[in-house]
Amino acid sequence: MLSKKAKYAIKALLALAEGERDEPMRIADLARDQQIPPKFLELILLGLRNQGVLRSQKGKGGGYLLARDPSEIYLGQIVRMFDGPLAPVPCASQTAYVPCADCRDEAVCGVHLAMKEVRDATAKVLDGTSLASLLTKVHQVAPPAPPR
Amino acid sequence: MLSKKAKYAIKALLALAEGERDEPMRIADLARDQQIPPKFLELILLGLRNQGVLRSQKGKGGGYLLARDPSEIYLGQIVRMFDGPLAPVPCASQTAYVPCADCRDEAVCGVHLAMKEVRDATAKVLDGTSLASLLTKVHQVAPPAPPR
DNA sequence: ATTTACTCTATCGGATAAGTAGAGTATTGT
DNA sequence: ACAATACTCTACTTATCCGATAGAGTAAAT
Repeated sequence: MLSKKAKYAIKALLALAEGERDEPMRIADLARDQQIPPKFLELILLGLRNQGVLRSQKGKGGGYLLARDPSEIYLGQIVRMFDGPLAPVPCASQTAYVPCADCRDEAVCGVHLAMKEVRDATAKVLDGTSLASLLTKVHQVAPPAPPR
Repeated sequence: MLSKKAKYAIKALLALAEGERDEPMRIADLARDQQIPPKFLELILLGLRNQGVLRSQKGKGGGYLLARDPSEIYLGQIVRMFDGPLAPVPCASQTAYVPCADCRDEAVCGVHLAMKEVRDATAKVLDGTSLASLLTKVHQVAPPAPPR
Protein backbone atom coordinates (compact mmCIF):
# COMPACT_ATOMS: atom_id res chain seq x y z
CA MET A 1 0.00 0.00 0.00
CA LEU A 2 1.29 3.41 -0.97
CA SER A 3 1.17 5.87 1.93
CA LYS A 4 -0.59 9.20 1.54
CA LYS A 5 2.75 10.86 2.04
CA ALA A 6 4.26 9.14 -0.98
CA LYS A 7 1.15 9.73 -3.02
CA TYR A 8 0.98 13.43 -2.16
CA ALA A 9 4.71 13.74 -2.80
CA ILE A 10 4.35 12.37 -6.31
CA LYS A 11 1.38 14.58 -7.04
CA ALA A 12 3.21 17.67 -5.85
CA LEU A 13 6.36 16.78 -7.76
CA LEU A 14 4.39 16.27 -10.93
CA ALA A 15 2.77 19.66 -10.48
CA LEU A 16 6.19 21.22 -10.02
CA ALA A 17 7.54 19.41 -13.05
CA GLU A 18 4.66 20.63 -15.12
CA GLY A 19 4.82 24.25 -13.99
CA GLU A 20 7.15 26.97 -15.13
CA ARG A 21 10.79 26.13 -14.66
CA ASP A 22 12.47 28.30 -11.97
CA GLU A 23 9.17 29.73 -10.84
CA PRO A 24 8.87 28.76 -7.18
CA MET A 25 5.49 27.35 -6.14
CA ARG A 26 4.07 28.03 -2.71
CA ILE A 27 2.96 25.26 -0.35
CA ALA A 28 -0.46 26.84 -0.05
CA ASP A 29 -1.01 26.90 -3.81
CA LEU A 30 0.18 23.35 -4.30
CA ALA A 31 -2.03 22.19 -1.46
CA ARG A 32 -5.08 23.87 -2.91
CA ASP A 33 -4.47 22.68 -6.48
CA GLN A 34 -3.73 19.09 -5.50
CA GLN A 35 -6.28 18.78 -2.70
CA ILE A 36 -3.75 18.06 0.01
CA PRO A 37 -3.95 19.24 3.66
CA PRO A 38 -1.54 22.20 3.69
CA LYS A 39 0.26 21.46 6.93
CA PHE A 40 0.69 17.86 5.90
CA LEU A 41 2.10 18.84 2.53
CA GLU A 42 4.49 21.18 4.33
CA LEU A 43 6.01 18.18 6.09
CA ILE A 44 6.28 16.23 2.87
CA LEU A 45 7.95 18.99 0.88
CA LEU A 46 10.36 19.58 3.73
CA GLY A 47 11.35 15.94 3.56
CA LEU A 48 11.86 16.14 -0.18
CA ARG A 49 14.00 19.21 0.28
CA ASN A 50 16.16 17.57 2.92
CA GLN A 51 16.70 14.65 0.55
CA GLY A 52 17.87 17.02 -2.14
CA VAL A 53 14.92 16.48 -4.45
CA LEU A 54 13.61 20.00 -3.99
CA ARG A 55 15.12 23.43 -3.46
CA SER A 56 13.36 26.14 -1.51
CA GLN A 57 13.24 29.88 -1.44
CA LYS A 58 12.12 31.79 1.61
CA GLY A 59 10.29 35.07 1.85
CA LYS A 60 8.06 36.83 -0.61
CA GLY A 61 8.04 35.27 -4.05
CA GLY A 62 9.46 32.15 -2.46
CA GLY A 63 8.37 28.53 -2.57
CA TYR A 64 9.65 25.21 -3.82
CA LEU A 65 11.44 24.19 -7.01
CA LEU A 66 12.73 20.91 -8.34
CA ALA A 67 16.40 20.53 -7.50
CA ARG A 68 17.12 18.71 -10.77
CA ASP A 69 15.59 17.94 -14.11
CA PRO A 70 12.29 15.99 -14.09
CA SER A 71 13.98 13.34 -16.21
CA GLU A 72 16.35 12.67 -13.34
CA ILE A 73 13.83 12.24 -10.56
CA TYR A 74 12.57 8.67 -10.34
CA LEU A 75 9.51 7.38 -8.54
CA GLY A 76 11.58 4.66 -6.93
CA GLN A 77 13.50 7.20 -4.89
CA ILE A 78 10.34 8.99 -3.79
CA VAL A 79 8.46 5.86 -2.79
CA ARG A 80 11.44 4.41 -0.90
CA MET A 81 11.95 7.67 0.90
CA PHE A 82 8.46 7.73 2.39
CA ASP A 83 7.45 4.08 2.45
CA GLY A 84 10.73 2.24 2.81
CA PRO A 85 11.96 -0.63 0.63
CA LEU A 86 9.90 -1.78 -2.34
CA ALA A 87 10.22 -5.46 -1.47
CA PRO A 88 7.21 -7.04 0.28
CA VAL A 89 9.58 -8.74 2.73
CA PRO A 90 12.92 -7.46 4.04
CA CYS A 91 14.77 -10.56 2.87
CA ALA A 92 13.84 -9.72 -0.73
CA SER A 93 15.03 -6.13 -0.58
CA GLN A 94 17.97 -4.99 -2.67
CA THR A 95 18.45 -1.65 -0.93
CA ALA A 96 17.63 -2.69 2.64
CA TYR A 97 18.23 -6.41 2.95
CA VAL A 98 17.49 -8.00 6.31
CA PRO A 99 17.28 -11.79 6.72
CA CYS A 100 14.18 -13.40 8.20
CA ALA A 101 14.53 -14.81 11.69
CA ASP A 102 12.15 -17.67 10.90
CA CYS A 103 13.91 -18.79 7.75
CA ARG A 104 16.20 -21.78 7.79
CA ASP A 105 17.63 -21.43 4.30
CA GLU A 106 16.78 -18.49 2.11
CA ALA A 107 17.87 -20.21 -1.09
CA VAL A 108 15.14 -22.78 -0.57
CA CYS A 109 12.45 -20.43 0.73
CA GLY A 110 9.43 -20.18 -1.53
CA VAL A 111 8.33 -16.90 0.02
CA HIS A 112 11.73 -15.39 -0.61
CA LEU A 113 11.76 -16.60 -4.19
CA ALA A 114 8.31 -15.31 -5.06
CA MET A 115 8.73 -12.01 -3.27
CA LYS A 116 12.03 -11.34 -4.96
CA GLU A 117 10.18 -11.57 -8.25
CA VAL A 118 7.58 -9.12 -7.00
CA ARG A 119 10.20 -6.68 -5.80
CA ASP A 120 12.09 -6.90 -9.11
CA ALA A 121 8.92 -6.27 -11.08
CA THR A 122 8.02 -3.31 -8.88
CA ALA A 123 11.50 -1.85 -9.01
CA LYS A 124 11.55 -2.16 -12.78
CA VAL A 125 8.48 0.04 -12.99
CA LEU A 126 9.30 2.59 -10.32
CA ASP A 127 13.02 2.93 -10.96
CA GLY A 128 12.24 3.15 -14.66
CA THR A 129 9.71 5.93 -14.33
CA SER A 130 10.88 9.53 -14.00
CA LEU A 131 8.67 12.55 -13.51
CA ALA A 132 9.39 13.47 -17.12
CA SER A 133 8.49 10.09 -18.57
CA LEU A 134 5.35 9.94 -16.45
CA LEU A 135 4.28 13.38 -17.65
CA THR A 136 4.83 12.28 -21.21
CA LYS A 137 2.45 9.40 -20.71
CA VAL A 138 -0.13 11.63 -19.12
CA HIS A 139 0.12 14.06 -22.01
CA GLN A 140 -0.50 11.29 -24.49
CA VAL A 141 -3.97 11.05 -22.99
CA ALA A 142 -4.56 14.77 -22.61
CA PRO A 143 -2.15 17.40 -23.94
CA PRO A 144 -1.08 20.02 -21.41
CA ALA A 145 -2.57 23.48 -21.43
CA PRO A 146 -0.20 25.52 -23.63
CA PRO A 147 1.67 28.24 -21.71
CA ARG A 148 0.45 31.75 -22.59
CA MET B 1 4.58 -4.93 2.71
CA LEU B 2 3.50 -8.51 3.06
CA SER B 3 1.80 -9.19 6.41
CA LYS B 4 3.03 -11.97 8.64
CA LYS B 5 -0.31 -13.66 8.15
CA ALA B 6 0.15 -13.87 4.40
CA LYS B 7 3.74 -14.92 4.80
CA TYR B 8 2.93 -17.66 7.30
CA ALA B 9 0.03 -18.78 5.14
CA ILE B 10 2.27 -19.27 2.13
CA LYS B 11 4.87 -21.10 4.18
CA ALA B 12 2.26 -23.42 5.65
CA LEU B 13 0.65 -24.07 2.28
CA LEU B 14 4.00 -24.90 0.75
CA ALA B 15 4.68 -27.36 3.54
CA LEU B 16 1.30 -28.97 2.95
CA ALA B 17 1.90 -29.08 -0.79
CA GLU B 18 5.23 -30.74 -0.24
CA GLY B 19 4.01 -33.33 2.27
CA GLU B 20 2.18 -36.56 1.66
CA ARG B 21 -1.03 -36.09 -0.24
CA ASP B 22 -4.11 -36.90 1.90
CA GLU B 23 -2.03 -37.12 5.06
CA PRO B 24 -3.47 -34.43 7.36
CA MET B 25 -0.89 -32.22 9.08
CA ARG B 26 -1.46 -30.91 12.57
CA ILE B 27 -1.31 -27.20 13.45
CA ALA B 28 1.26 -27.94 16.14
CA ASP B 29 3.58 -29.75 13.74
CA LEU B 30 3.31 -27.12 11.05
CA ALA B 31 3.95 -24.40 13.61
CA ARG B 32 7.04 -26.12 14.92
CA ASP B 33 8.45 -26.93 11.46
CA GLN B 34 7.84 -23.48 10.03
CA GLN B 35 8.67 -21.49 13.16
CA ILE B 36 5.25 -19.89 13.49
CA PRO B 37 3.46 -19.07 16.78
CA PRO B 38 0.96 -21.95 17.06
CA LYS B 39 -2.08 -19.98 18.12
CA PHE B 40 -1.44 -17.47 15.39
CA LEU B 41 -1.11 -20.16 12.77
CA GLU B 42 -4.36 -21.63 14.02
CA LEU B 43 -6.11 -18.41 13.03
CA ILE B 44 -4.48 -18.36 9.64
CA LEU B 45 -5.31 -21.95 8.75
CA LEU B 46 -8.87 -21.40 9.88
CA GLY B 47 -9.12 -18.51 7.46
CA LEU B 48 -7.72 -20.58 4.64
CA ARG B 49 -10.21 -23.31 5.43
CA ASN B 50 -13.14 -20.91 5.42
CA GLN B 51 -12.02 -19.66 2.03
CA GLY B 52 -12.01 -23.19 0.69
CA VAL B 53 -8.27 -23.42 0.24
CA LEU B 54 -7.87 -26.04 2.97
CA ARG B 55 -9.92 -28.95 4.27
CA SER B 56 -9.77 -30.05 7.88
CA GLN B 57 -10.21 -33.21 9.87
CA LYS B 58 -11.02 -33.14 13.57
CA GLY B 59 -10.03 -35.59 16.28
CA LYS B 60 -7.15 -37.99 16.49
CA GLY B 61 -5.23 -38.35 13.27
CA GLY B 62 -6.80 -35.11 12.12
CA GLY B 63 -5.31 -31.90 10.81
CA TYR B 64 -5.29 -29.84 7.63
CA LEU B 65 -5.08 -30.81 3.96
CA LEU B 66 -5.07 -28.82 0.74
CA ALA B 67 -8.58 -28.62 -0.69
CA ARG B 68 -7.31 -28.75 -4.25
CA ASP B 69 -4.23 -29.51 -6.27
CA PRO B 70 -1.15 -27.35 -5.58
CA SER B 71 -1.16 -26.36 -9.24
CA GLU B 72 -4.53 -24.71 -8.71
CA ILE B 73 -3.68 -22.62 -5.67
CA TYR B 74 -2.23 -19.26 -6.65
CA LEU B 75 -0.31 -16.82 -4.48
CA GLY B 76 -2.52 -14.00 -5.70
CA GLN B 77 -5.53 -15.45 -3.94
CA ILE B 78 -3.63 -15.98 -0.72
CA VAL B 79 -2.09 -12.53 -0.59
CA ARG B 80 -5.36 -10.79 -1.45
CA MET B 81 -7.17 -12.79 1.18
CA PHE B 82 -4.93 -11.61 4.01
CA ASP B 83 -3.58 -8.29 2.78
CA GLY B 84 -6.29 -6.99 0.48
CA PRO B 85 -5.85 -5.78 -3.08
CA LEU B 86 -2.46 -5.94 -4.75
CA ALA B 87 -2.63 -2.39 -6.09
CA PRO B 88 -0.71 0.24 -4.10
CA VAL B 89 -3.71 2.58 -4.38
CA PRO B 90 -7.40 1.66 -4.46
CA CYS B 91 -7.96 3.46 -7.76
CA ALA B 92 -5.49 1.11 -9.45
CA SER B 93 -7.10 -2.08 -8.18
CA GLN B 94 -8.73 -4.50 -10.57
CA THR B 95 -10.49 -6.57 -7.95
CA ALA B 96 -11.41 -3.80 -5.49
CA TYR B 97 -11.55 -0.54 -7.38
CA VAL B 98 -12.34 2.59 -5.40
CA PRO B 99 -11.83 6.07 -6.85
CA CYS B 100 -9.69 8.64 -5.05
CA ALA B 101 -11.52 11.52 -3.41
CA ASP B 102 -8.67 13.89 -4.18
CA CYS B 103 -8.44 13.07 -7.88
CA ARG B 104 -10.00 15.36 -10.47
CA ASP B 105 -9.54 13.13 -13.49
CA GLU B 106 -8.16 9.64 -13.20
CA ALA B 107 -7.24 9.39 -16.87
CA VAL B 108 -4.80 12.24 -16.39
CA CYS B 109 -3.47 11.23 -12.97
CA GLY B 110 0.19 10.32 -12.95
CA VAL B 111 -0.10 8.43 -9.70
CA HIS B 112 -2.92 6.35 -11.10
CA LEU B 113 -0.99 5.61 -14.27
CA ALA B 114 2.21 4.56 -12.54
CA MET B 115 0.48 2.54 -9.83
CA LYS B 116 -1.59 0.67 -12.37
CA GLU B 117 1.67 -0.48 -13.92
CA VAL B 118 2.90 -1.60 -10.52
CA ARG B 119 -0.30 -3.49 -9.78
CA ASP B 120 -0.20 -5.19 -13.19
CA ALA B 121 3.39 -6.26 -12.70
CA THR B 122 2.65 -7.58 -9.23
CA ALA B 123 -0.48 -9.40 -10.34
CA LYS B 124 1.41 -11.00 -13.22
CA VAL B 125 3.81 -12.53 -10.74
CA LEU B 126 1.42 -13.54 -7.99
CA ASP B 127 -1.48 -14.68 -10.15
CA GLY B 128 0.99 -16.58 -12.30
CA THR B 129 2.60 -18.45 -9.43
CA SER B 130 0.93 -21.55 -8.01
CA LEU B 131 2.14 -23.57 -5.06
CA ALA B 132 3.19 -26.24 -7.54
CA SER B 133 5.18 -23.93 -9.79
CA LEU B 134 6.82 -22.31 -6.80
CA LEU B 135 7.85 -25.69 -5.42
CA THR B 136 9.30 -26.60 -8.80
CA LYS B 137 11.49 -23.51 -8.66
CA VAL B 138 12.59 -24.28 -5.12
CA HIS B 139 13.49 -27.80 -6.13
CA GLN B 140 15.65 -26.56 -8.95
CA VAL B 141 17.89 -25.11 -6.27
CA ALA B 142 17.69 -28.05 -3.88
CA PRO B 143 15.93 -31.31 -4.74
CA PRO B 144 13.38 -32.48 -2.17
CA ALA B 145 14.16 -35.25 0.26
CA PRO B 146 12.93 -38.40 -1.50
CA PRO B 147 9.99 -40.11 0.25
CA ARG B 148 10.96 -43.40 1.87
C1' DA C 1 10.23 46.96 10.12
C1' DT C 2 6.91 44.37 8.37
C1' DT C 3 5.17 40.91 5.65
C1' DT C 4 5.78 36.68 3.48
C1' DA C 5 6.79 31.94 3.45
C1' DC C 6 9.56 28.15 4.57
C1' DT C 7 11.59 25.25 9.00
C1' DC C 8 11.21 22.32 12.69
C1' DT C 9 9.54 19.81 16.85
C1' DA C 10 5.87 18.07 19.37
C1' DT C 11 1.62 16.08 19.82
C1' DC C 12 -2.79 13.46 19.12
C1' DG C 13 -6.46 10.27 17.78
C1' DG C 14 -7.60 6.30 15.38
C1' DA C 15 -6.58 2.24 12.92
C1' DT C 16 -4.29 -1.94 12.25
C1' DA C 17 -0.92 -5.78 12.95
C1' DA C 18 0.76 -9.42 15.72
C1' DG C 19 0.00 -12.31 19.07
C1' DT C 20 -2.56 -14.53 23.24
C1' DA C 21 -6.42 -16.67 26.00
C1' DG C 22 -9.89 -19.62 26.68
C1' DA C 23 -14.16 -21.86 26.14
C1' DG C 24 -16.49 -24.84 22.75
C1' DT C 25 -17.26 -28.77 19.33
C1' DA C 26 -16.43 -32.82 16.61
C1' DT C 27 -13.97 -37.29 15.98
C1' DT C 28 -11.42 -41.31 17.14
C1' DG C 29 -9.95 -45.23 19.85
C1' DT C 30 -10.62 -48.17 23.95
C1' DA D 1 -19.51 -44.44 27.40
C1' DC D 2 -15.57 -41.70 27.90
C1' DA D 3 -11.30 -39.81 27.54
C1' DA D 4 -7.99 -37.93 24.54
C1' DT D 5 -7.14 -35.49 20.43
C1' DA D 6 -7.39 -31.61 17.53
C1' DC D 7 -9.83 -28.25 15.12
C1' DT D 8 -13.36 -23.84 15.83
C1' DC D 9 -14.46 -19.45 17.16
C1' DT D 10 -14.71 -15.00 19.70
C1' DA D 11 -12.59 -11.71 22.37
C1' DC D 12 -8.92 -9.25 23.95
C1' DT D 13 -4.25 -6.96 24.53
C1' DT D 14 -0.42 -4.49 23.21
C1' DA D 15 2.43 -1.89 20.38
C1' DT D 16 3.20 0.65 16.45
C1' DC D 17 2.30 3.68 12.82
C1' DC D 18 -0.33 6.74 9.76
C1' DG D 19 -2.52 10.96 8.84
C1' DA D 20 -3.09 15.20 10.40
C1' DT D 21 -2.60 19.51 13.24
C1' DA D 22 -0.44 23.23 16.27
C1' DG D 23 2.64 26.56 17.10
C1' DA D 24 6.96 28.76 17.74
C1' DG D 25 11.03 29.97 14.99
C1' DT D 26 14.01 31.67 10.99
C1' DA D 27 15.23 33.77 6.63
C1' DA D 28 14.32 36.84 2.69
C1' DA D 29 12.21 40.63 0.24
C1' DT D 30 10.37 45.28 -0.03
